Parts: sequence; structure tokens; C-alpha cells
Amino acid sequence: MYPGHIIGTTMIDSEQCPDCGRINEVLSRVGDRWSVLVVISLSQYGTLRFNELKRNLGISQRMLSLTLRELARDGLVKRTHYPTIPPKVEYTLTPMGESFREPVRALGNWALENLAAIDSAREKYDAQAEKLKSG
Amino acid sequence: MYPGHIIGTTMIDSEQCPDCGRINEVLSRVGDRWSVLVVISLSQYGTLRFNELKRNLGISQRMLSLTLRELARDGLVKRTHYPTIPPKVEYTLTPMGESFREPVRALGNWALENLAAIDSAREKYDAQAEKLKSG
DNA sequence: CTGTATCCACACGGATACTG
DNA sequence: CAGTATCCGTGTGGATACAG
Repeated sequence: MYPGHIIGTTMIDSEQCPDCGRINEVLSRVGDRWSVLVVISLSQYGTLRFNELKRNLGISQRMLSLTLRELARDGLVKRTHYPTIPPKVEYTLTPMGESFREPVRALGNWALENLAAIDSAREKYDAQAEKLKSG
Repeated sequence: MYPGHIIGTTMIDSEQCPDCGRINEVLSRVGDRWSVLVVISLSQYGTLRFNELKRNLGISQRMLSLTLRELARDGLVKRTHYPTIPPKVEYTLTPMGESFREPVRALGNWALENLAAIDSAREKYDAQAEKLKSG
């Protein structure tokens, strides 16, 4: 997939991280931030309409439309369309989408728990960098 | 952070997903694919040098440099520089970096377990879309 | 209300060359 | 070996207008 995987000639090559390629692939699919946030939102409220999700996440129409289409295509989200006037479309998680909640929640929890620590580390790092620059 | 969060005036507003903004923020930091792959690699091998990581992941010099700097700044990775000739720099996970392994591994496992199901869902979706187009 | 289409700015990220 | 600097193509994603 990447030249580096082929060119590597020493003891470190693709064999040392055989899953990196596939993990990379899946993360590119469902790992982007909008997908994750949509899944989190749906997992919290069960069923949401298009504009509810839109307002809820602060996402643009375009990106929400694209994200939902991809999630539906990947089988994580079920789309239910009511041909009324005005139209009404509801989104909910499929069983596979539900199963995705668990790892996503783990990631979200870690994020929230370590947000402060990361901020602190950044401050320290920046202060140190500043000192090195002036010193 | 996003206009939508402020503009929302009906029953659905930022209060319904209060963490979305912050989760979004953290995911933007450590959720990108190179960061995740670097953490996975370091968690597998403990300590790696710059070029080892580079060959291992098939990442460009530029992106690896940027990614490692951010990870060090966020306190996930520890950088150890040996001022020898030629220079030698080793990277390893900090305790916080170690704690990140768990949610990342959960996500990676889910990804691997559901890759086939996703592919299958896509095929079905695409076939259906094709049928609708022609019919 | 639920989208699609178009335009456009900007960040991501690879290739290449250069430095210590 | 371990980076930094530069160039530049591409994708991401918002704004806007329009359609069903």
C-alpha cells in the first residue's frame, strides 16, 4: 500500500505491524470525527431526525448528509424515510452500529478523562520550548 | 465552537450532547490515523527509533516528524535524544500513552472483527442503489 | 424538512532537497 | 540518522443556492 512497506530492507518491515494497514483502512472509514459523533448521538437518543442531528452536532448539512450516507452504506445506521409532506427521515443504529458504541465510548471516556492532563502537558511543553528559544 | 451550537433555538441544542464538542476536540488531537498507528506500534515494541517507525508505518518523514512532535507535546510519547554521531533518538510511550492503548486496542479489535461485515453491507447497499438507478 | 449541487478556502500529506 | 523547509496536488468541509 505504501512504498515504505516495500522499500524497507532492514529488520523493521511491514511484518512487524501486519495489522497497521487494515486498521488504517477501517479507521479511515468509520474513524473520522463526524461518524464517531453521529454514532455517539444516536446511541444516546436512539432515534434522531436529520435536523436534530444537525443542530445537535453543529455539523454542516453537506457533511451530515455525506456522513449518514456512508454510515448507512457501511451498515452502522438504519435510515427510515416517511414520504410525508414535509418529508421526515429518522436515523437509528443497526445492531452493528450498537456494537460500535462500546469501543467508541471507551475512546470518548478516555478523551474526557485525559483532556486536562493533555492540556497540562501542552502548557509544560510550550513553556519549555519557549525557554529553549529565549535561552 | 460551531455556529450551529449557538444558533440552535428549538428543543435540540448543545445541551443534548454537551460532550460532543470536547470529544470532537480530543479526537482531533489524538484521533488521527497516524497518531493511532504510532501508539499501536510503540505499544507493540516498547521503544523505536525514528526510522524504525518510519519504515514500520510507511509514513512520510514529514508526517512522522509532525505526529511525534504533537504526541510528545500532548504527553503521550517520550522522546529521548542521544547526542551521538550519527544522532539517535528513541521514542516510547508515557504512562498516559500506555493508558491510551486500551481504548485504541478496543477500536482496532472492533475494526478487524467487523471489516468483513462492513464490506458485505457495502456490497448490498451498492447493489441496491444500482437496482434503483436502472429500475 | 431533507436533501443535492456548486464553489471555494484551507489543512493534510507526499516528494524532494537540504542541514546538523 | 534525524530531522527541517519548500512545493504542490488532493481531500475535507463550510457557505450558499437550489430541488423535491
